[in-house]
Amino acid sequence: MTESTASRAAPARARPRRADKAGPYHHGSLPKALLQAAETVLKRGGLRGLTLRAIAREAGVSHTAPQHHFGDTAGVLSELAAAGHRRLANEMEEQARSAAPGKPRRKATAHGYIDFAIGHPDLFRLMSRNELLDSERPSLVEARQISARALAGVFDAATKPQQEAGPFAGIGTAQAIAITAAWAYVHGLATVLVDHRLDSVARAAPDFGDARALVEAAIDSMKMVPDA
Amino acid sequence: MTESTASRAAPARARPRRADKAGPYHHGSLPKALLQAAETVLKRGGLRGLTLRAIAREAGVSHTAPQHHFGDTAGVLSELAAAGHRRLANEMEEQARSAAPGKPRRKATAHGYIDFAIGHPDLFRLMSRNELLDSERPSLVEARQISARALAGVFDAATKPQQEAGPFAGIGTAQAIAITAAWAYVHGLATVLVDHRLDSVARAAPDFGDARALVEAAIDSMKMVPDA
DNA sequence: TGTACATCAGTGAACGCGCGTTCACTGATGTAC
DNA sequence: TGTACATCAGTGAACGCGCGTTCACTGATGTAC
Repeated sequence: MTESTASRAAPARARPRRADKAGPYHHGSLPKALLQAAETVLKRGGLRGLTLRAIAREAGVSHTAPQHHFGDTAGVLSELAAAGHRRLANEMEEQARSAAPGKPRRKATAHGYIDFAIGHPDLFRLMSRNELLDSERPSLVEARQISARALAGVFDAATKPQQEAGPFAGIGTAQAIAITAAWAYVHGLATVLVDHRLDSVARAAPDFGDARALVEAAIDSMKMVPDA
Repeated sequence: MTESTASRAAPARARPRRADKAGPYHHGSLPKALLQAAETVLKRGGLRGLTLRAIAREAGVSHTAPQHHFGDTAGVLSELAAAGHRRLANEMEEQARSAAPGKPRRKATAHGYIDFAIGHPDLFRLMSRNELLDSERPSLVEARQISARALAGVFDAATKPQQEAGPFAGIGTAQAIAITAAWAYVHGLATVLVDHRLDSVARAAPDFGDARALVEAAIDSMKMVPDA
């Protein structure tokens, strides 16, 4: 019943506000840290556990801190999704750039898309969950254009990486169909793979160890006009 | 402070338990009614609002009633998803059957898939949300096989509608790739369409009113070997 | 035809939980003079 | 170089909400005799 309990110990510490985290009051780069924390939470527990409070907890910060920087939950998730799109674009461009000579850039790009989805399945899913995102948020709009261009650009020369008036301004009918087909095909492969819808096919087919091998074979067997 | 308040009125009613619903105590076909209610809730509020309590509320029943029949939330949603798969299969087969003579059955089947997704976008999404479903539930396993066969069967003759030892037993390498490609393509088209990822392409292309027209053109321009 | 009893179907009150939001606050930083 | 003050960054208590689960219950139905 006395007041001098153990919880009052260690009085000489400089900033005893957070017992375990001796960080400064002003974090300095909390937004970045929060996005990292969000991704950690996402990887650990999937989309179900990705809440404002869980993110703040992971970052070691009060759960109102994220609001300060991102407005609301959709704000945090939208920034995370935007980062995902930028990384997806990087992955595609990286693989296209470093592909073995003679390998079509289009197939390398498709492999980049698949590899991203496999490497970050829940982030990949988040990027499609419109009801969790603020689709108007400028950074997300922009990041989506970046990944769309990275994919479509390699399938259609008219889609320039640095196009000004929207990502697809001025395309023709045949180009629109080609982009649609390529986008749907690659995104569809990634989606059915990540969602385990191909497992039964892979199990039944003799020459494929897993669904990923099946998807990669499907990409490599794509019939397409040569790269521009 | 007296006991004879207004809440004690209407004493002569036969079954005054539920004031507004004069249904019998034993519903008779509550499971079916609950699935209908679930779909109504899904259509009205999307996946976010699809909870046990909301479903029971819609059915005019206490929120423990669904548990009695389905075990838990995942049980209800899994049955709903299973019904979705059966209806998807029906839609594909119906369109393939009633297609104009000369129209490839494969394209008609693909159109059926797309039409289902457009007609029931949230149900279509639910069917892919593994974290909400009990993927072991026999009725869901079976319904998924039915829709998989309806799609794959038309793209590969080796996948028989009534195959016994699993939906894809005995297929070869080329067949596995063909099924994977077809599945990913059709599912990808439906997904990017329903998720509004094609809107910017459709807007930029001169000859397409909306993304749906773009998707249909992408199906009709599929290059494929003739139907078996 | 009637009665007793077991089983099935659904109720409703209570619970604890984690969530996002609000709000008054305090500590840290930067700038004006 | 020092002081005052505004602004920015983060805290933590409190709130109400809807959720799924549990549990003892009651009404309806079916079956045995």
